[in-house]
Amino acid sequence: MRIGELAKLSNCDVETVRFYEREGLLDRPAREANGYRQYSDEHLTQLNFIRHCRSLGIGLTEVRILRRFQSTPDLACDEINQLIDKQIARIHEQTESLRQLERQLHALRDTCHANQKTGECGIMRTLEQAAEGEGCACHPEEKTR
Amino acid sequence: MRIGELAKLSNCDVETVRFYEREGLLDRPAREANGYRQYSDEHLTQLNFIRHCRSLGIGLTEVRILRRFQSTPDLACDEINQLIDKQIARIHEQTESLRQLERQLHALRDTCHANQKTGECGIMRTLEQAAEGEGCACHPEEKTR
DNA sequence: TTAACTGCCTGTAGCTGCTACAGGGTCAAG
DNA sequence: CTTGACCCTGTAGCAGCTACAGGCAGTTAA
Repeated sequence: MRIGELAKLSNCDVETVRFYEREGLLDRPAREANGYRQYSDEHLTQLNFIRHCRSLGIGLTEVRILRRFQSTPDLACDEINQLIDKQIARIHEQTESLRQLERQLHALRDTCHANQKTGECGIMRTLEQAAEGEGCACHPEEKTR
Repeated sequence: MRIGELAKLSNCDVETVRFYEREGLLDRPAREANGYRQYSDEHLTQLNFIRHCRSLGIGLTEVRILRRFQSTPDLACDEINQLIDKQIARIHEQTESLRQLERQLHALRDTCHANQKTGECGIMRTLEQAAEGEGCACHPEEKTR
């Protein structure tokens, strides 16, 4: 199949497929006489593998590592487990810091509900006070430090 | 004060300060005879404002907008509230998708605990099956579609 | 016949928010 | 006179794509 079909089947962009090839994640396909890329089912499987990993937030570097493991099925899978564990830890950290962000933004939002002039807007004032080092609603824990 | 002191006071990198200036977020400072940047307290406040917004995940484009609002205190603050609301929505979405990711990764992790060969590793097999379109532990909802 | 259209090609630049050089000047202390 | 801590400009790099520009290939419609 050609690149357009492959891309559609694995639900990604044509440019992305070429990008993965350039990055050495996807095997180079054969070429037709006119230079068009000619893909096999094996390529489709590879691409699906990459996209699936990506959908799990696994970075291209890690995907490259996993692809290398695929070709050596006799190695211990210890490293794979570690890789996934690291990924879980990373995502967990991100979730936590986003949760905190959400709380902070809500606190900031609560300082202004009425439609006022910018000069009296609670949000704007809070942000400006914070800039002056006076402490703010959104980062309350820093007050007590 | 010079750039190094300013950067230290607002707890960011010297290069970042210059970057904000290039981006038009921070007012251009006066220069000493030798070309060194000469900052005032006003600059420090501006920089703190930017950093505080950034710590709330507010993008540079939005910070630019907020900075413009600062200079027109008589405008209605409606837009500011909307801007923060949009920010909250964005962060909330991100949190949700990360939470889902975390669940998926845990499901994947649960497919292999023992130290085995890569060829038998549950994680690797799960990923490979998914690539073949057989459904996977990490994206269970897609099975039933 | 020719024009339009779709799909493919290569190569390069852009996005965000910095960060990290290279290659150079300034100034005080030892 | 050299070392070291600053400062300067300008450019390239990071991730993971995305979006052109400029051009060829192959099919179809007027």
